[in-house]
Amino acid sequence: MKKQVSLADIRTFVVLAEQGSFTKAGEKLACSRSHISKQLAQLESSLGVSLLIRTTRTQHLTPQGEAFYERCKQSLNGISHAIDRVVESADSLTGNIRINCVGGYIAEEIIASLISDFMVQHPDINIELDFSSRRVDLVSGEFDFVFRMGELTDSSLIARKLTDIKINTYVSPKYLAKHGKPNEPKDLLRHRCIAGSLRNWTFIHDNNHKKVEVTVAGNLTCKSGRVMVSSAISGNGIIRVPELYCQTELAQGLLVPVFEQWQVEPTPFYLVYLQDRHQPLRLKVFKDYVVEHFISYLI
Amino acid sequence: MKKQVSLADIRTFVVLAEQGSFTKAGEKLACSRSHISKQLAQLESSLGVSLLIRTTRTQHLTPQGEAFYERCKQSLNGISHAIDRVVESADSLTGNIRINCVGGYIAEEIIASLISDFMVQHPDINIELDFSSRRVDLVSGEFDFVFRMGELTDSSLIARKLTDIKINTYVSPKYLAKHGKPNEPKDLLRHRCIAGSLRNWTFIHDNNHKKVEVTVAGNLTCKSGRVMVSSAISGNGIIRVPELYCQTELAQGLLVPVFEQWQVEPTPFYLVYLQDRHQPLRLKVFKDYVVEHFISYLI
DNA sequence: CCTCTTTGTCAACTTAGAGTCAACAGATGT
DNA sequence: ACATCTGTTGACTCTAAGTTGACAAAGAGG
Repeated sequence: MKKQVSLADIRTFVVLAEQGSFTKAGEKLACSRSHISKQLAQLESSLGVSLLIRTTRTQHLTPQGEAFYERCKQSLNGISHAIDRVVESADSLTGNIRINCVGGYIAEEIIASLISDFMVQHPDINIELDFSSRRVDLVSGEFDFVFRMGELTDSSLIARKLTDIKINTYVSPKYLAKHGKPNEPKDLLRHRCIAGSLRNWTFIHDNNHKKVEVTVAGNLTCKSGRVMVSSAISGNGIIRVPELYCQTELAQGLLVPVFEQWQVEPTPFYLVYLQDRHQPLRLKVFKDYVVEHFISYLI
Repeated sequence: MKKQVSLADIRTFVVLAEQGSFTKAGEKLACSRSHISKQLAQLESSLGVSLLIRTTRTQHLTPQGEAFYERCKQSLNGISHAIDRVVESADSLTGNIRINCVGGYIAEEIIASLISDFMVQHPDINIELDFSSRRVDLVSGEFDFVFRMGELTDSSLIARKLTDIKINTYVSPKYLAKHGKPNEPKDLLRHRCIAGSLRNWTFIHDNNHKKVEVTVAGNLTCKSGRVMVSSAISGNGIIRVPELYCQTELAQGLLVPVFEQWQVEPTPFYLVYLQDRHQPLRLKVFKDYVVEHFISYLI
């Protein structure tokens, strides 16, 4: 009996006070006169206060009703504005998009120019681009999108594959002239290999699809694709990097593939984002843009 | 799908955002987790916006959710305050009471002192006392109470009888000496009578309760009881007024009753107020005070 | 690594109460 | 006096608020 006031009743009261008639209020709220009447009766009962003195032809607010109306109207307007703002923010192409990209070559080259072009098309969207490679938590809300290589298992995330990154084993002609050419993966054990984060290199034979894993040795370990490539060109050893990392060097003949029959399993490249039933439009637009145009940036 | 946002859902969202857990919010709102979940899902769906990113163990507001929360919280607080104020105003002995009194003697003497004493007991209640005798509309909200003589029929009003006003026919000994004494009502036709608003005087015989109506004549018509009394004392004619109007004059022998066997039907004196299911406490207190103490002011 | 607990979600169900309809009574205009 | 408008009431319907219980995911804490 005390404080269980229905907000719907209050809304009805406010409309009623403005319309000055149960019938009109009913039209406004798309419901019957009787229901208006009941809601008001219920509201007054739960407040223990008469808000509206009414006869069949005339009605006016009590002093308390007037005060109550003013306050409630303000508050309901506030809520209405809040709703408008929120809907607007969801439908408009403004606001921030925060993106993280597992660093390196591809990111800086491709993603950066992809995003630049996106920003030209959507000048009101602000992009925060982060290349730090630390573990990033999408769920924490720090980022809206993350570009990632390799698998990612998390039920609340969506990983949209953008492409398979073709990885291969390369070496400089200079190195070959000096150390000879390996014919199969296990030969690598007798060669100097420049490794990124992984030293377990897996190869698949073209014909029988047999997998071979080799733990390579070498005196250089480096996570930068740039450094690896230039080091390989200098003849320091054999690298296994995405083809993208050294397309120009391959064209110039500074590097050549080591094997013909053995391939490296391609690594998928993902755009990862939160599974969100009500994705703001700007995020959806960005996602669609990336999915559609990503390929065309791969030279 | 557009704007049909349930206010209850918003309230739930606000509580949920504050509690940081569906379970706690459920306790706070005295309902089940599932329901909280449904309400939030429904709210997000009708807004088309995700407000809260949630896993089973962690949750946090989206940027839009945060903005929405802030605004809504404010507004809901506003409504909550409005409710508090209104309930408080109904339960507290403060505020105004606006009273109209059909003017004249009784009002000025009795009602005024009655109200004075009431105000002493309730110093925080402010009283607006109005003696204008114009037709007053309680329903218009201009007054909370009206003191009235005589019947009043209006279904939306309550007329609480305070007393029967004893009315009688008086004359000065001086007049009697000059014109003789009437023995029954119809004798009045041959006398000079001082009338208020009514010239149709009705009398009832003590024994057989027979009613007799006489349309009296006279060269003075006056609505002021004071004037009528003093005029009668001067020997100008016969008056028919409430006994209250001339108690002291009767005691001093300046006026005497005309008839012994014929009475004037007493007029009820009412406190009239709006039929209000949720009467503010100050009005109820006033009503009770008047009903209880009125008699004691009748000398 | 495993279990135990707790979390939010979902589907199926129950039921309170939102809302309607029709009959009514008071007020107003004609 | 009549017709027509008003808000109210009580009986009715049926939506949607809210529950229950099973479930999967995610920590917590060994």
